[in-house]
Amino acid sequence: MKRSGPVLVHSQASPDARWRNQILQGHCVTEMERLPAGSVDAIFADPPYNLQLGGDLMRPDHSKVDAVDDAWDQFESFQAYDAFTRAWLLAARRVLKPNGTLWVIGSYHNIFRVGASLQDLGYWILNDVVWRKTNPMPNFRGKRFQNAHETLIWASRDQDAKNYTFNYDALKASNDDVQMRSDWLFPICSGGERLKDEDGVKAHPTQKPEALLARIIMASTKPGDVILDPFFGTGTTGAVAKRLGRDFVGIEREDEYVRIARDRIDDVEPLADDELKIMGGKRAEPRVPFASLVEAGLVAPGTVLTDSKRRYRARVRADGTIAVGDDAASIHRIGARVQGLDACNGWTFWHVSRGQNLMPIDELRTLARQRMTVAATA
Amino acid sequence: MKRSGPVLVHSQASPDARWRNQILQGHCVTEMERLPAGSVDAIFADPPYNLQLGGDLMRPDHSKVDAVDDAWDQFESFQAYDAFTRAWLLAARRVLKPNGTLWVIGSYHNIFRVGASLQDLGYWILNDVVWRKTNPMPNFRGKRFQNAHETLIWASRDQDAKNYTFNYDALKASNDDVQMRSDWLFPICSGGERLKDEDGVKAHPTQKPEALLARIIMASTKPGDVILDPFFGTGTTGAVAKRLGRDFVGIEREDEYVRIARDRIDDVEPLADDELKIMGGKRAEPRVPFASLVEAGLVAPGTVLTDSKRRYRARVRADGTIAVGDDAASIHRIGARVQGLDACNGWTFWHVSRGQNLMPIDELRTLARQRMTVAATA
DNA sequence: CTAATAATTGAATCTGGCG
DNA sequence: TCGCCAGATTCAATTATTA
Repeated sequence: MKRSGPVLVHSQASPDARWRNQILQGHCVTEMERLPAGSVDAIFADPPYNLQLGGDLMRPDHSKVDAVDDAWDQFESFQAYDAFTRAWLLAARRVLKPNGTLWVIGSYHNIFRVGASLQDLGYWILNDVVWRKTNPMPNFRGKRFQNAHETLIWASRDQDAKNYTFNYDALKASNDDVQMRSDWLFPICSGGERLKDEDGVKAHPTQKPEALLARIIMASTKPGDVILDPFFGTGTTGAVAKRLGRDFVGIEREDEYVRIARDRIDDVEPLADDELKIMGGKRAEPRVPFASLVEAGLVAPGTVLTDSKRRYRARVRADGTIAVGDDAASIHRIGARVQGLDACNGWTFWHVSRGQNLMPIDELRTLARQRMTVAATA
Repeated sequence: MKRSGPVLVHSQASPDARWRNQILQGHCVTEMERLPAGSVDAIFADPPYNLQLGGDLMRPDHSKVDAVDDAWDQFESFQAYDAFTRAWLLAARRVLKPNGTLWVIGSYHNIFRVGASLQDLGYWILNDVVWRKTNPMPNFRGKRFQNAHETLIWASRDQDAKNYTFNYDALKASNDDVQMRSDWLFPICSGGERLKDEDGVKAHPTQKPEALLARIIMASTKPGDVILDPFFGTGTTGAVAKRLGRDFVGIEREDEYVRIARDRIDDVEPLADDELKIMGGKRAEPRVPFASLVEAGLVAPGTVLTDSKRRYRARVRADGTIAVGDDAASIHRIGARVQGLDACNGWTFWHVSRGQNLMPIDELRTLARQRMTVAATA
């Protein structure tokens, strides 16, 4: 069944129901100020950058900024643009959860101003990312380099926010097992993906490719998270968020864009939960103390541990510590001590003999984890 | 004949002789203020990045990363950094000819502030350019994207400066007859090019590759032009300028850097006029992450992959990993795991069905690469 | 001597949970 | 909020060492 409004994925009883998976029609600052503080997990913003677009770019006295024709006017425009930028970045920061992150995309016309403003407001830049376009528009006059990229800034709300979402292991696994770089290659939005009206005229001048949003959302959010887009346009963020099992909030002023985005998002079919799981790394695994391997009988007290080259030896004790001579401590401490280092991951450093070979105790931990899972599900 | 001071290429009688092809030792602003107004054709500036590093960073092998912790990179605050930036940008603008252009390089730590400041001062941005590094330092803690690029801003002195030098046709000819893009690929400066002292310690922490300077100089200056570098360091700009038949002015505070730069530039042999044609060329095929096939919709999440004999099956997930049961990892890891091997090339091992037949996912990658061939040029 | 293997290194704003 | 400590974490290229 087709509905005229956006689909509410969550229960009406939820206090979020009023704004989750909705498009709020209005000015981005006004609408963000209505949202609860600390309520969204991530923000993606594609703010206007053309200084002549008017609308948002008003002088303090509400007069419209005219076409740029001299240096002083230019300065005025930058001032106006900065005021606008600070206003929405400030409102966005209030809405963001303490460990939420913000993405902004822009070109050289505006991105330096946006970047400086967000630093001034206390955001902490995590990365700048360049979207390299496979098929950028040529420079027709041959007076400059072909403008073949746009810049994204990824920032946390505060400098000391350390627990932001970053699906490092999934990104690495999807990238031939090397970590994902800060330069991404995607085609611009065209073909069937590009929304057009009945006359074939593009519905929005700066529609972003869904692939770009998909990488952003997969990288920095978890299923069920809510993503706010204060410059929603024709709703790419909402469409991709819905498809990827995330919630969204869109803010958009123009009737026409709101209508198009609504229809577009209604047509999106979310992926099954099974396909949305994010590969976690070791950090996501439950913590297993070495002592529990001893308790479970996977390692007997008295067992001799060695490093991979059998240079160092340590004995396992019943309390889950290991000892070299009378010097007993954790697998990590002793591993560090014998090597003369500050730190050591004892799980990968120490091995047990299995016949002729050595096996890292980390594999015993994997075994213990499997048993725990079986026990929990039984 | 070897000389102790920099070589004067132009006649002593020239009024420029006092400062052309010289290294001026002193503060960048002070020294620029001594130069005649409107006297240089181009400026390349590699200012301090204002890195704000916490404690030590260790590699996984417990070795310490040699951080850029030099005094010259330390600033009290963003305000202090902005004041410094405005001061040198202003002095630089006075020295620049009306049709001269400015290049600045930076990272996300400083480039947004530099870009906003130069816009405020009346410079007009022509392009931002990204230097993609073939071999950047990894992100050791897996907390962010690998920082694989730096940003350059190319700007004219004024908005209405239309007659700046841009060797469009030469760049195009050197780039397989397609126009030069704003994303450039170069290795970092290492190996024999990297200047080191007697003990093999790098002479300067942030020496830039000559190839980068060569492209900048070939793109935006003419033979005989003079290029000013207010943060001369060990003189890469001077060395490349001399080699390419341009003049230079370097400003540098530290004795040691001045001495090294002088010796370095003395050893440079300028190219003959007819050798001043272009260098360039293509680089290796771009790495295509499996994730981008998923993001681009070439493989839908939920798709079943099999090996060529349909013995093994795995499901594609939205994060770009594939899963057998709940065991998810990269196409390579899962391929290895199901076969009980240490390693496996997932691109050739896994297939998708196309009607009755199977097609290796490597063919999908080829398809994706074809879309991306335009971007493969360095 | 060559070839294989190991060690080194580069502009880095690089941990997290528990008590 | 702070201290403690478990324990997770690297890519490409060059240079040094070993076989």
